[in-house]
Amino acid sequence: MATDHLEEARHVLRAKGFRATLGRARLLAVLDKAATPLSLSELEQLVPVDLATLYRTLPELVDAGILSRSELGNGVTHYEYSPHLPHHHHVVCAECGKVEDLTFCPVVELKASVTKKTEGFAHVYSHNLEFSGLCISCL
Amino acid sequence: MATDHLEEARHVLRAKGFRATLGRARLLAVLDKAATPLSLSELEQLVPVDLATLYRTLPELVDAGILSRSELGNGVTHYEYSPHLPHHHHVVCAECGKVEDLTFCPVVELKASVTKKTEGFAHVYSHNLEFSGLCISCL
DNA sequence: ATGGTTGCAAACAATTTGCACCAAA
DNA sequence: TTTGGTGCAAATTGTTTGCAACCAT
Repeated sequence: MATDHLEEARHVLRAKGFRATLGRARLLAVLDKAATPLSLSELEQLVPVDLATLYRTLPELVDAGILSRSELGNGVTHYEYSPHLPHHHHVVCAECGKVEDLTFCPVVELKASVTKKTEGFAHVYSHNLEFSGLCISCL
Repeated sequence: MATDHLEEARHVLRAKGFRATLGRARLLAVLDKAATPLSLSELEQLVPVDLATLYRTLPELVDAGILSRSELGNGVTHYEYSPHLPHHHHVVCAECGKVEDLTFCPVVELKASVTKKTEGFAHVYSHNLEFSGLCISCL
């Protein structure tokens, strides 16, 4: 139930040195339950905290590794709850913006070879891959 | 020389039904000569046109296929001159934001199989891949 | 001549910041 | 009690729009 999610969120926060605020716990609980990455404005609807708080809090949680950030479709920043998420990517519907997780990554073993093939880079340590297309309901 | 670039840009514009304005020609010439994708604020420095004109013009040129748009690093929109650019991707330096083109694409043949592996998508017709790392000078 | 484009300024939206107050530790 | 975090409002910054003048056709 909701209380459990909140308790778990509080532990995560404290473990990273944050104060376990009700607002933050709710924020994490919402992202934890969400099936897909949520944008700032979606979070504003779902979580009863001030907008300014979101603008201040989200980057901190990303830096702490509790959340991960991705730019989807239109270049809108979305957030996901990281703790038990493996490396993955997304497909975005060009029509309605629907997002689906991909459970596999076709690029992961290529990072090293990318470094070799670039001129001016010493290390390439991460990548971001996003597909776009048409979802079934927009077809 | 500069004049040639401008003339070429004018032809491209007219071919797409635009008026061959000096400002637009300069914009295209700058992007044509640029080795990497440029952001709106970089373009503002390099091209002597009003900011509002950039905000109005860039999306039109993208829609017309003369430019292509990509969200790099931090989620900042960058523009490239498309006409003689093949499908490609970028590496971005996490420190200074330097961008380098990758001349190969490890994903291109995977689009079809991605469609098969998704639940709710009918077609997957494009993808966006970006690597990040540290460039030599930031090392 | 005539209509697409531009620059300028005002309008609007998005993001950041200052500060007094509240609540977690 | 101490201090990080919050809400609210003001300040800043980013983007869009209206309109008269301008220039490519």
